[in-house]
Amino acid sequence: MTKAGKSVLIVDDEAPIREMIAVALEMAGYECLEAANAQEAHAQIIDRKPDLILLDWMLPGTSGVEFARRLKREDRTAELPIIMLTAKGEEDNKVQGLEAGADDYITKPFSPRELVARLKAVLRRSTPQGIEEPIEVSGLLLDPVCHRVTSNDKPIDIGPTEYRLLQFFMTHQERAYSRAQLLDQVWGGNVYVEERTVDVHIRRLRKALGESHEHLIQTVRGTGYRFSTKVS
Amino acid sequence: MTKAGKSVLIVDDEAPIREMIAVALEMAGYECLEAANAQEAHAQIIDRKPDLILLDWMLPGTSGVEFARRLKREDRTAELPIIMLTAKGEEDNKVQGLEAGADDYITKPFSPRELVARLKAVLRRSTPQGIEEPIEVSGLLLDPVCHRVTSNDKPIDIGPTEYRLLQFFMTHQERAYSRAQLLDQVWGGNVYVEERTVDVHIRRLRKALGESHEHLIQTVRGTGYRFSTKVS
DNA sequence: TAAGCTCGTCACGGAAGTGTCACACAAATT
DNA sequence: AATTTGTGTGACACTTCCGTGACGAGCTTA
Repeated sequence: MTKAGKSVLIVDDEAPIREMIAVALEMAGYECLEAANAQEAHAQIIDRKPDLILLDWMLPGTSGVEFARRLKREDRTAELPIIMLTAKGEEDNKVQGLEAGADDYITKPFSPRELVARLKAVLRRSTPQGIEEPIEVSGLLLDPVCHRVTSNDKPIDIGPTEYRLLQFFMTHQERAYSRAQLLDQVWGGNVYVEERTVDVHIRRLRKALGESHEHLIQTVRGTGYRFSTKVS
Repeated sequence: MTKAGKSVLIVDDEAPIREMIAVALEMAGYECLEAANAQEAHAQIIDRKPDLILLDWMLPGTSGVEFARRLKREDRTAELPIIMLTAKGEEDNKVQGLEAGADDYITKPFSPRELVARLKAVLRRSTPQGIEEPIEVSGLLLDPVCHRVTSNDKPIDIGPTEYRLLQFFMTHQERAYSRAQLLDQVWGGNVYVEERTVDVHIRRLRKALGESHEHLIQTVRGTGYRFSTKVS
């Protein structure tokens, strides 16, 4: 399925601190990635898809807060949990940090034990089967646990790609996506396929859904597709 | 909105390779600039302000990595996305490249398709579309995220051009625009179409909006059109 | 190895969208 | 009132975009 240990991206401009944290986390069974600034961090996020980010308040260039805000605004990274690190226990920072979208907040110095504890808590909170809940839209049901789709209790047989496509749509309803965005989100960012391939899978998905539900997937001419219960 | 094609700076010391890449990118609709070394590249960046840089790993004089690092450190160019090119798929390079601030990484040889795909992905990522809030004017709602227009909650069906036109008007209310200005802003600067074409699209848009909202688009005789809630 | 699936690509045809024209109509100018 | 100028409107050819069936490559299963 996926890898066993969760991976954590440590973003801090001071290498020794990164190292220290990395050692502590690795002992606790986490895989560690490191980045010294916002650019590196972004590259790592895209490339390695960590499960959580430890983000230092102070960063050269783009500040930690600003970076957090940016991540939360980006659709693909909005779900990524962030823990902020700050040197002094200034309450102002805490508020700003949380407002920027951080999920938790630790002041340096902190014990490894505290760090791991918070980390676990945040992961438990944000990883859980938020995506594992069945989704139902007007008789169309997608159950991630059983990995099964039913239309009015009648089982729908679709391939893995169509399944992921449908799952993405059902968790991101009403919003229009370009073919490129769908390739990014459903196929995964670093594969190359023709954009028109999306059309074909849309077609297969529609066909599988049948007349009762195919209208849920709407074409947005000149743009892409949209999953919506509202008529166009 | 802005210019249609993005411009890409190709930095490689071998002219044939630059040429090959340039051809591939131009076919995909990108404007290409070229540079054989770090000095030339820097001059081009200042002068032409490309939207993305394709940077060869090996360069005479200042190496690609070093150059990338320098760019990221410079304030004015820090946001410029960089894709690294390298001859061999050495993982070491990859890490170094990403740490130096590259946004993506391609190993030669690569297919033009792959190149274009990655390029698109990086551009999409690094051009965080401005926060797209829905705009509402007296019952007329345009939602950029859903790519949808509703008049008193009733969906309005319009083509891409009318959509862009309406979006422009709603973000630039109360001001009169000439046909030439509208062609510039909505059609994009470097296309030639008859000015009277604007009239036709205005007409189509008014028709689609229906009696309830068509009066929002007002004719300014001798000048052009205006989107306004105030009656004339 | 063959059979069965899924996937990505292509080519064709049809549908929707686009730009231009001609003419009708309205407003300003004489 | 007649003329000139500017805009509304319907129709048409043309282009672009999307739906669709078919096909071969790769992978898994038997």
